[in-house]
Parts: sequence; structure tokens; C-alpha cells
Amino acid sequence: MSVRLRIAPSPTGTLHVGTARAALFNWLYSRHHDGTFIVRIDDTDTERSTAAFENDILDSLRWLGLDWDEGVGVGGPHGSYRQSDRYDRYREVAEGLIETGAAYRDPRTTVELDSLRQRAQKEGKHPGHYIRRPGVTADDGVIRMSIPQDAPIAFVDEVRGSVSFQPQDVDDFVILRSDGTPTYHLASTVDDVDYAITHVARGEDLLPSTPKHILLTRALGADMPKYAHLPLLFGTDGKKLSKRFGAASLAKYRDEGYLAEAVFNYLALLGWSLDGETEIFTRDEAVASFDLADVSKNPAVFDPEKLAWMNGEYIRALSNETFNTLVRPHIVTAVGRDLTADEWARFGDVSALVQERTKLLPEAGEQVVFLFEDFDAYDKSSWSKVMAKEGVGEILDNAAARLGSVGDWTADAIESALRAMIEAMGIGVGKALQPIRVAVTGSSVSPPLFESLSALGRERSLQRIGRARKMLG
RNA sequence: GGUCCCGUCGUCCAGAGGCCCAGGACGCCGGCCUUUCAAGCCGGAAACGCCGGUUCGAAUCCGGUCGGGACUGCCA
Repeated sequence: MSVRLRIAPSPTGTLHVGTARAALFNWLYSRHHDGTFIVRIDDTDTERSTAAFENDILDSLRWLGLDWDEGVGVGGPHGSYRQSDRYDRYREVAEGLIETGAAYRDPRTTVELDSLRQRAQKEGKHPGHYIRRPGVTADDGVIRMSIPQDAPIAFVDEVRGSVSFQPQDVDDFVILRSDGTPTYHLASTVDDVDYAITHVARGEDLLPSTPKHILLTRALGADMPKYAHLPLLFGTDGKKLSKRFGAASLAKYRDEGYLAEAVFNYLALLGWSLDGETEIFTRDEAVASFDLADVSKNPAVFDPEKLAWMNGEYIRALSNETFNTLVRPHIVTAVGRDLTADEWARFGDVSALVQERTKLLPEAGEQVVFLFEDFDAYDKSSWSKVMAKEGVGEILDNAAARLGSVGDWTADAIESALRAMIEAMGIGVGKALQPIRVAVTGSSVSPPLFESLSALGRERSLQRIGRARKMLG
């Protein structure tokens, strides 16, 4: 039998890094076994769910390269992937459970309502927060599962091994709210059954809910899926990764110039490894050797620095054309205006200048701004550290003279000319070249000098050297 | 508090009784290269939480302890 897995995000926020990693593992496992991977939108929290979040989530999954299977063979009579479309089904199941004695209707008492109000107030919410739902009267009651007390609820978790809970530790949880909508436990379990999910791989935070899902699945008389509880992700501060932590949203990484392949690779390494040695690998390589049984039990700290390193590795591996194309929007941002076709044709090939030294695409854009913009101010500290020194005027004069008589304006020819100058002046290489760098690029930190001069062109290079010379007085 | 899960370098991962006085990677430190910043290359510091037990032998098995985490909602 082929495997069928799912990721079930709630559209109550953007795609979180933790959810993305869970999606990744589900995807890897299903692809490894040539199975099915589906996306189900768990939007039973109608108050907080939005279409915008749903779009962000799907876009981010696509960007990561986690393609999912739609339609064919999925869902049987209940073909929807959105839980809000299936309320009738959940209600019908809940009522069926009452008939078999697995669940019961629980009309709430005034005392309970009071305690709900009190709790809401204690948490700074509206008094009716836990009570009032659209179109509901307060005394409808809820439907709860009744927990069989006969035996421990045990299962073998694919990553954790044997886990068991005592029935007395499982409370009579609510499956249908008083407004007739399902709770997460009901909707999720019914869907997993209806869609014939074979493996439920999700965050470890749901481990304590698993006995509830097992009981529900049994009560439904359905086949039990295998469960796999993935280790949680933490921020560098050691706390659970949340929206508060820097960039917990996957879309943010895309926008900041990370490559999808790098993020995919890095995420795969959080709780898993290809062979214990290899750090950089392709999607296919990961698919080929992934197994839920190899997933680590320990929570993992998300390390932005390692991600950045990995991104640099992927950027260096890009073809020059691809790199140029990817950097272009970042140049536009850094320069602050659109580029003309002419500018792009003349200066757009920046790969030789910055590709091997960039970790994040936006940095590359900033490093080549000098090609596109005739700045009129110099980086302050660069100026004081490099230009405000003895002999700089003479260096610039000599450089201008030498560069003026270079034949072909190539990096090699420029280098020869400047090295000849350095020898003639008898000064240090760094001492001679840094002022030229600042004069031409505006900063003491720039791409390689000879290549930069070559890319800028003779005329503009000399102009800038001349202008800096004047500013020296 | 209760229930459950987890415990190898700062961080991620390897290690499924002898191959481990513990391996790879990020980061860090030092060096080389060098026109800056990177990249690259070379080298270094850095961990089996603790106590018992099993065994000829334990990072690996068992127990305890300590520590961390998750859950404990008509959220998911």
C-alpha cells in the first residue's frame, strides 16, 4: 500500500519555519515512497483564519519546492481540502458517536459559564471570549468523548518508539462546540480517516493529543495511521520558535534574498542528516535517503548563521547568468531607482565582482551600487581612515596619470599599470590601493579593485579619482 | 502541580556494547593567501549532565537523579 501524508497548516498566520520543516519531512517521506502528499487547510478557527494567510502558506510551500498532490485519488466522497467546507460531515460524525456511546452531549452549567468568563478576564480577554460564538445560544452544550478506562493507550511512534498514556490522564475532550463546529481533534482525525492518511508526522507539541486521536480513530472503526512526532524548533534564545523570534516566517527569508534550495537544505538538516557528514545535498539526494525513523528526538535550535553560510554556498554554485538575474532586483533596491536597459547591458554583469563573496543577495546589490550611481559623498570612516593621510594626493595624481595611458581597459592592464606605479613610488601595495578604492567606490570595503575599475570604465574612474583629489585640497 | 517527551562540542548532526582518550558542519581562535571585505587552504580550542547497575568492556543497555521542553482551552 502506498503512503499518504499531509501537512495541515492553520491559516491564522504566515507559514512558520517550524511548520515548513514539518511539511518538508512529510514531503520527503511521501516522495521517498512514491506516495501522496496533500495540503489540508485547517481553518476551523474561523475568527482568526484569513485567505491572505492561506495564500502566503501555499506560496511559501511552492517556493520551497514542496509540491503537493491535488484531486486524483484523494478524499473520496469528501473531496475538499478545506475543513470549513466539511462542517456537516464533522457534525454527522459527532452525532454518530453519540449513538454508538463513544461520545455524549454535555450541557454546560451556569457554574461552568462563570468559570469561563473568569478565565477570559484573567487572560485579559472579553468576558465572552470562550463562550460567545456567532449564531449560538449559550445553552446548546457541547459533545464530548467518553474515555474508555479499560486499558492504557499505547502506540509506537515512528521517531520516538513506544509511548503510552493512562486513560485516567485523558479528559473527556470536546469534539463538537456548542455552535456545532468541530474542534481540532475531531476535524483533524476525521479528515485523516476520510483521506486515508497513512502517516501523521507533526510537531512534538501534539504528542499529548495523540491518545485522543487514537481513541477517536478507534471509535470511528478506522485503520490507525502511524504517528511520527517531530522534534520542535527553538530560536537562538533557547525558546520555542515563534513569531516574536526574528524571521519565523518563511516568506521573510525569500524576501531577504535566501535561495529556496539553501533553505530547503538547511531545514532538512534540522533533526535529520543525510549521512552524518554531508552538509550540502540536493532535493533528490534527500528524497532518496530520507526516513522518519532517522529523525532525531531532540529539539533543534534554528541557527541563522549556519543558514547564511549555506546560502553563500548555494550562491557560489549558481551560474553567472543566474546570479546576475537574481541580484538585479536587489541592485534596483540598493540604487533606489529602476535601471535603464543601457545601464543593465553595460554594468549588469556583476558576478565576477561579487558572486563569490556574497551570502545574502541584498549585500551583492549594495556592493555594486558604485557602478550605477555617481555618489557625491564618501563613507565617513573610510575617508578619515584612508584619505586623510600623508601622501594620498600624490598617489591619486600618479594613479590618474598611469591609468590615463593604459591601453585596453582590462583588469589585467589596470593591475600592471598600478603595480608599476607602486614600484616606482616604493610604497606598500595596500597603502597605494586603498585610497584609489575609496575614491572610486566610495568605501574602503568593495569588490576587487582592478575588476571594479575595469567594470566602471576609464572615464568614470578617472573622474572619480580627480574629484577625490580635489576634495583633498 | 499533573501527564508525557528529551538530554553527545556554544549550535545542528554522526555514533544503534569494543572501530570513540568520540567524527562532520556552522560559529569561534590562530596561520597562509592577499589591494579591502569575503572566499579558499591549513591548524586549534570545544561535548558523551550526574550517580549507581549490567558487562571482560558503555556515549551506546537498565535504574535513579538533576536539567530542559511540550501539553494541561468550546486554539490548533
